[in-house]
Amino acid sequence: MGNGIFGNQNPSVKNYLDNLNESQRAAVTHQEGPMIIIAGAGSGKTRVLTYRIAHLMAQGIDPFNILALTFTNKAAREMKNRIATVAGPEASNLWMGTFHSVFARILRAEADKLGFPSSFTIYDTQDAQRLIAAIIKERQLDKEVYKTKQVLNRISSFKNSLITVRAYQNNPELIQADRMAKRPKMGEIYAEYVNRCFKAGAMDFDDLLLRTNELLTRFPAVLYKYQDRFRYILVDEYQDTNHSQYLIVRALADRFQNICVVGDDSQSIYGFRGANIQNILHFQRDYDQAAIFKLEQNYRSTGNIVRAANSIISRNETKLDKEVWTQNAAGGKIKIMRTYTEADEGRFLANSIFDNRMNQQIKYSDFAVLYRTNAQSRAIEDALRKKNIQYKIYGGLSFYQRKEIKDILAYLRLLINPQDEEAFKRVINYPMRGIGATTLDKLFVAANHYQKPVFDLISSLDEIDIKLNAGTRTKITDFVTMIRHFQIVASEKNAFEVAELVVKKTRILADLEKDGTPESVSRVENVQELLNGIKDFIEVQTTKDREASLAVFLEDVALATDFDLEKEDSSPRVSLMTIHLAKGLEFPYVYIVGLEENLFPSAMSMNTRSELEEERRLFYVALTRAEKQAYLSHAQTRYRWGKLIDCEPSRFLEEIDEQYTEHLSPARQPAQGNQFVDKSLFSQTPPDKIRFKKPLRRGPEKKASPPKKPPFVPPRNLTRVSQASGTSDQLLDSNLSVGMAVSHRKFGRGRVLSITGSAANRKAEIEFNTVGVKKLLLQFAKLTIIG
DNA sequence: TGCACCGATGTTTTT
DNA sequence: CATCGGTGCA
Repeated sequence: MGNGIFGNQNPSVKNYLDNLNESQRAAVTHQEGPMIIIAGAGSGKTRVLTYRIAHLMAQGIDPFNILALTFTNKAAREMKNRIATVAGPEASNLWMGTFHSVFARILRAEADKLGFPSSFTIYDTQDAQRLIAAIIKERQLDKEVYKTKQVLNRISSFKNSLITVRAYQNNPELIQADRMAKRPKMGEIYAEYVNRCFKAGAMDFDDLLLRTNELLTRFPAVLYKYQDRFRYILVDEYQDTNHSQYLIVRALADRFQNICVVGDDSQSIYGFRGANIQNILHFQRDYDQAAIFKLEQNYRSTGNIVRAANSIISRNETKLDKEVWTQNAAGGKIKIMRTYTEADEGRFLANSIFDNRMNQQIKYSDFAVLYRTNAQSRAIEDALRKKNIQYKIYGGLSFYQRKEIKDILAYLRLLINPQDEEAFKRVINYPMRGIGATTLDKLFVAANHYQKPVFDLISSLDEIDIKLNAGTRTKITDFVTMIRHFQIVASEKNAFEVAELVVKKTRILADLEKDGTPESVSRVENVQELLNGIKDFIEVQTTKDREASLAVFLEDVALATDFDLEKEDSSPRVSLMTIHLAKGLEFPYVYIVGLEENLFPSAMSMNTRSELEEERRLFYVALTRAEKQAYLSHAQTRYRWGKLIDCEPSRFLEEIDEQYTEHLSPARQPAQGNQFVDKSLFSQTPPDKIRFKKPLRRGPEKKASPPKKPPFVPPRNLTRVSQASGTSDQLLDSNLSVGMAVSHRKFGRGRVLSITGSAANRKAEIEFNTVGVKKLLLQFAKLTIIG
């Protein structure tokens, strides 16, 4: 996305067509009928898409009749901005957004037809999980067998394949499959889950698509309306659409057939979430007479990167015929680095970024570190922090998923949609007001009995036959009164004022402030930030409708992950993110870390060929983010779930044609100022002669080879034992000896009784003054020597 | 009813 | 190691 250092074609309003190469221009100017654009990595896909929309408008197509669907809010926002620069302010009339946000909006408008309130809540994954967990518990099913996450995943895949509860019940194969998996109650749970969501006036992410399909199928007039409205439909990242999305697009495009899809089968990386790569592979079968355009020239990356990436992806069987090429200079070879531990990996990367920035006179924002799993970011953060390198993490748990934020949002949700059961459960006793589990149980039993939403029930508590003592009754009615009050205010004031009132009245802030831990201080700040965020939102919001504004805000929040309050003016930062999140982005310098078997490719994705191919595509995506230089690194040992494990280099490393790669010898990374011993010197493989053992057997099973002994690490002769370096924890264990007095963060002071084991297993028995004798793994124990 | 502590459990990737 | 849910005590 964007103009990379190689994309110095400058868009101008007038002769925008001159900024395109031949195939790009052909794709932009082709007007009527179905078409598919196969866009290789870095081939100017976004440019074509934006110009195409601008071109349609230039041909006199009303932007009102154009629908453009993207996968992320960020992509939508960026594209909208770029269209505006080419086509002018008129562009604001076109519908552009993610599948989820566009159809959420349509569903709101048509909600009554499906029996939902137009103010329906959107359940996020956490809400959905809690509901599933509750259902499993109510039915007293074994939670070892019915794991909430697995159950939710299964339900999600049903929905994405348009298998409704009824379809499930009529499908003996599915029922049989669940029986075989020892989960015969799956159908029941599914039914109950859908039912409860309906009663709560809530839709989960998958429902936004599934219910849209329902809407378009059951109500031909509605379908007709939107077909007529969206005469030109464009879909970005088509390779990542699932069946549900596929059907929506098909239905909407059916009348005018002006459907333009853009994608790259080599970048299909969302199979785990139901994306169906067949959608793109079979487009021409689905729409006969579909025109096909291929964008194969890469403007983004160096020759080495492009060709290396090709050499990887060529190993996949499932792919469309295309060949990405570039005119760009070959550039540097891809650098491969092996380190001993993940901490070394982080250090390597921090040093390398630091040096590159100095030598190349570039900004930290020109660098990105990409990893397979979010958990990997920790070691990297540590290393960057120690080097004082500014970074920004994308993804992970978003701001809006923090507990304190979700709690406040739950109040807002509840007052907009009192049926929202998950919101209710969140806030009924937070901050604590003495309505505990026992009372809640009674309420839910009664609600079930009277077939009413709980909030309705407690709104008219006197009419209900229920055993509660007087004190509890008052507490409940007080709660109802408070929510009612919020609702009245919400109809008169804007979202910010309401939120402010909620925070004040519920005394959430006071509750957080009172325990004064550093943790709660940051929570208070978060709440403050939320209020600021709502204020910003109000100012941008064009809608005059007050009530709508709060609902729209909640919707944005539910569907936004990259909503993150980007600080424009802050200093340039290194970007840290998962590869999935990096799709569509580009950076001059890219570091891909953790290239190890069972991590990347993930151990969960090595069972079938197609899973492995998806991992390979993921690697392809990662590599093609780089414009100028790519680094690949892998560690020989890594902590996973708290244990140190040996890691083998990823098979992907040997899949790259070696003429494009170069191995950095760890020995060349001098240990700076004797800060740490270069442990790789003592590993089994000589550093200058790196060989990759091909795993003999593939699969997630445990390694057959006996665990390698930790390599011998000679006693380090450390003349200076300053804590100045970032490696004091490493120094510690070799310095620790029997009889020393130490101090522990939690246990206080104590004396070392004995030390056993070596390397990762090194343990100390310590007698603490307060808590007695403890055995601690030195890896984790944060001990300070005090004498 | 509330709180503190314990143990189990978990890591793919996201709208 | 972090988070969560459960349990047992005040």
